Amino acid sequence: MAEGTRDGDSGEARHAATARLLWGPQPQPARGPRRTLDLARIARAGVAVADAEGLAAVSMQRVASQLDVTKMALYRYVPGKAELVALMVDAALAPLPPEDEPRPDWRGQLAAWAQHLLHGFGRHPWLLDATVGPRMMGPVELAWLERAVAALDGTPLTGAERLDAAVLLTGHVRTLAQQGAAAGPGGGAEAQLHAVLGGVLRDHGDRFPAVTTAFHAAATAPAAARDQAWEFGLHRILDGLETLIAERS
Amino acid sequence: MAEGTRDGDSGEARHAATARLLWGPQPQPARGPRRTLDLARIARAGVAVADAEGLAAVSMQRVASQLDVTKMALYRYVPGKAELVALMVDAALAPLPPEDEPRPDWRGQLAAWAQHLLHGFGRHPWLLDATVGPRMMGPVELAWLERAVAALDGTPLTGAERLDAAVLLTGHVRTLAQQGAAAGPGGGAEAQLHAVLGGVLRDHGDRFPAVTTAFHAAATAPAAARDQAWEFGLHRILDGLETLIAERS
DNA sequence: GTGAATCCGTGTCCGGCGGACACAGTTATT
DNA sequence: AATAACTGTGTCCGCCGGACACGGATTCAC
Repeated sequence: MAEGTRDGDSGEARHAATARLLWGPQPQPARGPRRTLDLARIARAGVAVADAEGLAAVSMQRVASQLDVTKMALYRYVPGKAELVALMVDAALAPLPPEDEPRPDWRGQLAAWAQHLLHGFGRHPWLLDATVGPRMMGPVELAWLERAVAALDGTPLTGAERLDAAVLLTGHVRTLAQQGAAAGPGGGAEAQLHAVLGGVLRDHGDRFPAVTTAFHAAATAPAAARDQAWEFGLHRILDGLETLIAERS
Repeated sequence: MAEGTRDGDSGEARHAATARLLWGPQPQPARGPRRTLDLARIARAGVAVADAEGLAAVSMQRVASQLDVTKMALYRYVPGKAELVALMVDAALAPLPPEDEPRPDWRGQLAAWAQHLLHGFGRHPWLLDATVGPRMMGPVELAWLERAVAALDGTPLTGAERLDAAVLLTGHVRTLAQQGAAAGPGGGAEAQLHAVLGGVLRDHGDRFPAVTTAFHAAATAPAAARDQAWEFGLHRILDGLETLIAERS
């Protein structure tokens, strides 16, 4: 990779350091010059760059210049780029949607939760790239998870199952966010793909009869297809949960 | 990014070029020296590097040296790194699992399909990073999709719904593959995260009561928890599909 | 009040990255 | 034999993440 990535302290130490950064409190220096930056400002600057030009445009240099500062100054606050991205993720996931009064309607709550999360990914498409692999969760991300798990509080599901349900929903949100990523500014990168894939199927469709049939039978606008996929998956998951809950009662 | 990434021909042209590369046929030069490489060898070399040291270690230089060749030689075969990765993805997804005789048991077929796909992601954890965002699918990837869609052939689902179901399952596979990524060689990067997250919850658990309860109630080994999450999500999705299919009959 | 300890942001340097381009050597056509 | 096409190579560029030494600012102990 481009990363002259420091390779010492791999694994647990790294995660612990990230946790300290995300969960604070930050140690306040007693002596020395005033600090010109703080983690929140740095995170916001990174988010601004990523929102405007994608995660690929986020470099130490770029974020530093956004803050009128040398890139090495950032290293006084953040151990490395990975941690910067972790900060950006938690910053971009805020704020949480307004909290409804806790109702026993777990299904409606989860549906709304997933919808809000999907919008969040839509506002910050780079979140997809920034959240691959096992990561340390920040306070905001954990608060999102808390909402989903809490929505299942009155059900006969076990603790592990509630977590699993939240993970399952998150996966669907990610999948759909991915399918619609860059559909906004890119002027329909998705439609382009659709067109190119259509061409491929025209040439090699005989090897993929089921896909070809399904693809052409559903030759609606890509955006509408995306909405349908979202609703379809969401309802399938919620139906599956309902089946289990009904079994337990 | 590190990529001095060429920024011309964005979007459709790029996708079309990738499609030509993935779907062939490759134009055979009439004159000139014999070619020492071919796309399959290049893809294999890339996969070998990624398997051994992760996608981050895959650079033109690294892949070229693996083939005893200068990096610029690769550019005679591949327009850029993105296309190289696309080739690697399709190469790593092969071979498909052996084809059973088509049975009407869509549920069992889909479960087996998802399981095979999960194993595929387990063998090549870097596939997760390599398959974010809207991409061009290669022949092998499309063949995987074909299998899933074909499994639903006898059902009352529409074409669009069959595609949506496959997408839904793929999302769950990705989520779980992600949770278990690097759990092998890293000696349990996942267990480390589990431990660190436990520490965080010990300090800030009062702000996340539902998660804390669920987390500690399910204080089993991370690996077992992962298996449970897999089965849970898979069965929820299949139950959801079954509900819909039953409604239609 | 003053010296020392501490921490700030900067400048410079490194190896590695993706990619452009000119070049000499090899090959099939004419 | 001349030519046109194509090969892999070497060199160059700007950018990346990161290490490290430095001078100036700030605050503490005395």
